[in-house]
Amino acid sequence: MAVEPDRDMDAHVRRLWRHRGATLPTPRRGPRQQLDLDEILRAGIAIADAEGLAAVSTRVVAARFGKTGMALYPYVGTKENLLALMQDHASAMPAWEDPVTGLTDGLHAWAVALFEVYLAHPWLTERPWSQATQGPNEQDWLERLLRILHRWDVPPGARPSVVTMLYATVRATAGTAAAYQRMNQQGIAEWRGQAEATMTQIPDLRQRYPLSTGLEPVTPHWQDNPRVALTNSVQLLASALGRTAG
Amino acid sequence: MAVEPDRDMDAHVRRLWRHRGATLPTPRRGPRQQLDLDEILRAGIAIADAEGLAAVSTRVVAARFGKTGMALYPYVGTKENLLALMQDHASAMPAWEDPVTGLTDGLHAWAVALFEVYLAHPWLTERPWSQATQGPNEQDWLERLLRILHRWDVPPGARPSVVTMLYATVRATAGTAAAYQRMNQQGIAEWRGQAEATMTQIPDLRQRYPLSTGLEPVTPHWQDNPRVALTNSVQLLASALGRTAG
DNA sequence: AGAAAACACTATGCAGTGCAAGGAGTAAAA
DNA sequence: TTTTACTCCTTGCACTGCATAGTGTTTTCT
Repeated sequence: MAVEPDRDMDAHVRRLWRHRGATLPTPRRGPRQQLDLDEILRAGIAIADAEGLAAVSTRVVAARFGKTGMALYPYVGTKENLLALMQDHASAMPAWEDPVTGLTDGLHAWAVALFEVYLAHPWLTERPWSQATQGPNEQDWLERLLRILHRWDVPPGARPSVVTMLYATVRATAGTAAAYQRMNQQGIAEWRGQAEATMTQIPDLRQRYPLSTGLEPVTPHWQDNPRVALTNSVQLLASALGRTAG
Repeated sequence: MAVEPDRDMDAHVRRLWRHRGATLPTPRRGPRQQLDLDEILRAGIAIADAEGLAAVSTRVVAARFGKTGMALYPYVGTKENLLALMQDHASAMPAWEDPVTGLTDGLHAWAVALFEVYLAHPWLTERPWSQATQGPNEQDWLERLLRILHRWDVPPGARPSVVTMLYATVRATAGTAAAYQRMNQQGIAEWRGQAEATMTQIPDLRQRYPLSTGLEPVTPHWQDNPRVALTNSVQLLASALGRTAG
């Protein structure tokens, strides 16, 4: 009945915040550690970037250091923790100047910056996101967004909605952008879309779904579609806030 | 160099649209099939609902029919196809009356209906979503949404953005709602949040992140948070459209 | 100084995965 | 009647996360 303070969770949180004042759960006895958490995460991220999240296994990551899979456990705890640490590590927020021209530009700069991070690490879209389980880097993004909303006097009641919608939209558009670049690098020629296959299997698809099959892409260059969709969405959202805030 | 018509893809599409005019790739020779695709999908969905998507394996699903894992392959092709079929099967659109009171109510009814489906099958949030790989049930949702936008004269240029944001927001809020009900049924008492652990590890978190740690929940009953967040988001979005459309 | 505890890393092994390959039996087509 | 295509089974492979036990190393306690 002792109040056990969930040491695994504490260790995980301390690893997440290791560069922000938390002390790493470093061993006090036993042999020196031969690996480094940051290098482990860099290796894992490199693998995920190149071959997808599914290619990240304890054994593969450890092999980059000539070690066995079990050697990672003192550093990361569990596989799930490893992925969470990779997620936050890859989410480091770049520096940019906050536009002074208005709310729309401010939100747009934020959204595009986050979009770029997701494009650089497409597997981030496969990871869950919530405000309750964040590391410092992810927290930076949220704080920055709220600062923009505060700066432009978005009423507090509207902020949670904006946060939810913006994050969700960035993640969604980045996800389809990542899918695009995936099929780009595997050769468009041999790629036959499921959409096309559906058109031939269901010849009257256009009649049955006139509106959804008639949707026109937002830009002629379909590669840019997700980015443009994000820009338009931000504008729409900002216009709603302009109305509320005005 | 023959133009091979990608038979696996065709078979998959025909299975997806099997109840909408497509002919199932049914065998013409050999022993009678002892299983039924719809029953397989129902079994898989039941497992995913009860134990999560990770618990769905070919062997476990097949065991429900006293068969081995390999027995599923004539019916679904691959594991990934099985999951895609489950996804569409679980996305069947319920019937509801389209509100005649305005765009906001129309969008809200749509969003809540989709939200409920996601709550009934929380693993849907773990599945990728894109307009390019949809089955009939998912297509129904999109068409319905576009009909609402058409009905209330939302300008065509704004529609793709609304579609993206609404889907993304529903999926995001449903995802956190699913997380809530997960920790509800595993007992709140023993559940110690990572957020709490962070607060104790980083005592000055509130000073460092005044805005994000000061975010107030949108409703006193935190259980209802996602639903209310969704409602607010829809309202915000509709207000933007009201301005554009007006 | 010496004993004991706590640690890093390895080796082994378990239970599980998707699925390729091959075989036995069955039904329809040639 | 023979051939072909099919269903379902068995076997087996390569892979996963990780529990367990063992070896050697470093620090702490006596």
